[in-house]
Amino acid sequence: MEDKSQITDAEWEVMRVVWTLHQATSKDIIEVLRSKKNWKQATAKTLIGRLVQKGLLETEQDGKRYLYTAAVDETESVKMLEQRLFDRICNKEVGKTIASMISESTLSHNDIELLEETLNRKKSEAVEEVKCNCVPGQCQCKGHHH
Amino acid sequence: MEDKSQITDAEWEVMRVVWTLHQATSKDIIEVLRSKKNWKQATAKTLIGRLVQKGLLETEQDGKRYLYTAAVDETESVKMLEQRLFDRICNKEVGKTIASMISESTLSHNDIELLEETLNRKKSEAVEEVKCNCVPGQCQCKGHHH
DNA sequence: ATTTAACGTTTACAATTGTAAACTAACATT
DNA sequence: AATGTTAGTTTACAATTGTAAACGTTAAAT
Repeated sequence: MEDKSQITDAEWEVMRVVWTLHQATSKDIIEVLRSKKNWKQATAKTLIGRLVQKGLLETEQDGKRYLYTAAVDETESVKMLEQRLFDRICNKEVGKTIASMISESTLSHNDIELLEETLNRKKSEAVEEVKCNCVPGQCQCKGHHH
Repeated sequence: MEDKSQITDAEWEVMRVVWTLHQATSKDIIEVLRSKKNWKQATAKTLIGRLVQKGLLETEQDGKRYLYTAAVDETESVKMLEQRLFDRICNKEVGKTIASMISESTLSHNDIELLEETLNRKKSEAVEEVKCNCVPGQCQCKGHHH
């Protein structure tokens, strides 16, 4: 329970490479990010270093160099991102917000099917009314009389 | 087209007050955030100042003080947040990600209904397969043969 | 053995963010 | 008029982030 560390935008780029390759050398990472972001190798190195410090990357010696693996799960990390988004809005708005995401995304038939199933499963635990979780003055729910 | 400015966590707290009250005095803001975040008034003042600078808050003179109003729409701002989330994952994962959000949220019957409608409307424009938008090395889609 | 290439570590440095005190100008009070 | 209260503006300052060069060490090549 040490780990509330945020993954920054730049760091995320590195994590994605490691998540994808499962095990990556700095060279792998440097190469991908040179092509995607035009980073100098030094930049990738710095980020790798920081991620190791933060405990988000693990190292395994492999001869003279390291093999990097992710210490955190990608899915978990995405969930934390989602959480950070929902932390910014009222609980009551979550449904509409998800609806808006659906509207704006490109989805496949399979995706839609998955969402329908998910929604159906969700029905059993749907509540009558979602409770607002905001302090007065930060959402419309609590009346603030003009 | 000047405005790519991020709203930081702390700034967001201020924006929420203004979005909620539509028009707020610094006093309003200070009060809400003192109660919610235990901020010293100075802290709220700094954030207000920065938001005005960034053009995210507008001021209207009211006697000796200002009335602050939001220069950006809350819904728009939330959409930008959503975008920042989706920018971190492969397009092909968007569906699953939304499904996961649904699973983990508290939703009302109305929300579910809304989502079902949204989903139905979406069916017409569903694609056979969502195209991956990642560089090789940052998602599983493009084969990278171990 | 000497030189070079590769890789991790240190140092750098400006911009942004979180937090807040100090200062100043304008009003309201006594 | 003198003083206290407000509200906005300046200054402060450490931590984090984005970007990268420089350095040191080890392994590979000549």
